[in-house]
Amino acid sequence: MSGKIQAIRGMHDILPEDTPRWQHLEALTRSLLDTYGYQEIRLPIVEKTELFQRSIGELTDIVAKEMYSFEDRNGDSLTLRPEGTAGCVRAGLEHGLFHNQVRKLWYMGPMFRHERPQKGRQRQFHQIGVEAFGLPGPDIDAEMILMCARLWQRLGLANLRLEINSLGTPESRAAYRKVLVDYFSAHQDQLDKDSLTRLENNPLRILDSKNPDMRPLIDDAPEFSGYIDNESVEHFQSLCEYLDRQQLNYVINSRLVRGLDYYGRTVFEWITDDLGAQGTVCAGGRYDGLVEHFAGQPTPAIGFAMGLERLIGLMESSTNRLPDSDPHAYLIIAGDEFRAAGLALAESLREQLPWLRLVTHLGGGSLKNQFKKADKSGARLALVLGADEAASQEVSIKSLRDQAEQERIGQNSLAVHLAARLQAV
RNA sequence: GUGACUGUAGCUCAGUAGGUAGAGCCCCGGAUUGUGAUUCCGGUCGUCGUGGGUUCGAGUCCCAUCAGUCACCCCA
Repeated sequence: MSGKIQAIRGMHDILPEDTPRWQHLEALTRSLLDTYGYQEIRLPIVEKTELFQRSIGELTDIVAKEMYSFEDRNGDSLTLRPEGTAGCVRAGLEHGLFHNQVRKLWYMGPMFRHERPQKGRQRQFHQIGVEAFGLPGPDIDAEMILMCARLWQRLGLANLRLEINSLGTPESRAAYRKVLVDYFSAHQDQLDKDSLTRLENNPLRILDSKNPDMRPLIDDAPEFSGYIDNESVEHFQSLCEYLDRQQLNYVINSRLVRGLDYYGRTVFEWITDDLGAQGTVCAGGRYDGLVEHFAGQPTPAIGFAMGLERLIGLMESSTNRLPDSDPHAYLIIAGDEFRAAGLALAESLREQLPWLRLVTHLGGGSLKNQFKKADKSGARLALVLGADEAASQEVSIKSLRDQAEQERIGQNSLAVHLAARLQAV
């Protein structure tokens, strides 16, 4: 019996105080995706380890050291999903969803990465992922980005910066990678420790180094613009034109690489400076080769994921109000002998007013105590049923939020009265 | 994985040069035996994160461990 049981490190409970904000975020996103023609897909949280190894990339941090992997009873290696795209592609292939057709899908749920927790970074976190399959052109790239912008607007989030870049085709990127490796290898003595390991794993990431001492070396490095293929350039230019036409602000960040191996061509990130070091709130890009990589037909694809904890963090400082979730009314029962009548009255009201948020006081107690609970619940009105009311088939109604006079209403006209009174406010 | 700081009632925190814990909020009761939110009075609440060690004695010092926070790294 020593020690209390605690949640796993980096895995947090989302408490009743916070769930209204989550529900609001989820509901707004759902309805927006619906209006853009996306369909929900629900996916397992556990997949074969191999799925992630083969899609995300063996050398990425996610696969190399952050996966929650374990052995199934039959010896298979399974993994708690660290991201959603791989599972979505797997499911789509398994059920033939991509066969000669366009698919626009979304999913929502927890992801798991064994990282050191810090602000905006947990071991279990939540994403909404959005994927579009079968569309090769830059129009879908633009629409996805514009859809994000619309979501931020509806959520009341400002101060989000859009950064975009093109990674080109795998071939052009490989050519550039080789040039970069040659360049940095020739100056190995000037590389810091992190950059030396990146030279092995992901040389493009060296360009992203935050170490000011590396600045001169990086500034002199060869630019990708000399190696990117023409088609990718055209694709990117069209995307920029579409965004310009909608007057959406963005910055082209030629250093923007994405962490996962499957990205190519368009990549984008929505970034905030209000959340500390983990400022990326939403990010994605094209992954035209991934479906084919899993033995499917060549299928162009693009997708992005939003980090819900990070968005919630921004919503907390937003002035946008959440939908009201306090009870409309609180039923006070004065006298234990009226409990049955109270329950009956409440059920009758629910029958007549399905939208009514009504809390019935359970467990008895003094009238004073029940009024305290009514006030604390946030309810607008207190309904009182006691000996006097029962005798005349009435209910007393007292406003808890203003000075309106308390009144007595016949029980059979109560629903009509409440409907008028609550909807007038 | 590396580093810094932190861990005392449900919550926010105090705790002086080491001498076996305190405040506010919350909750409950009363001042009005059918009326809340204000006011006044009273009350409950802790193995001081956990495990060792030093000491006559540790919330206070040391070590370990767990967790939180922030940064590096990485990423949503």
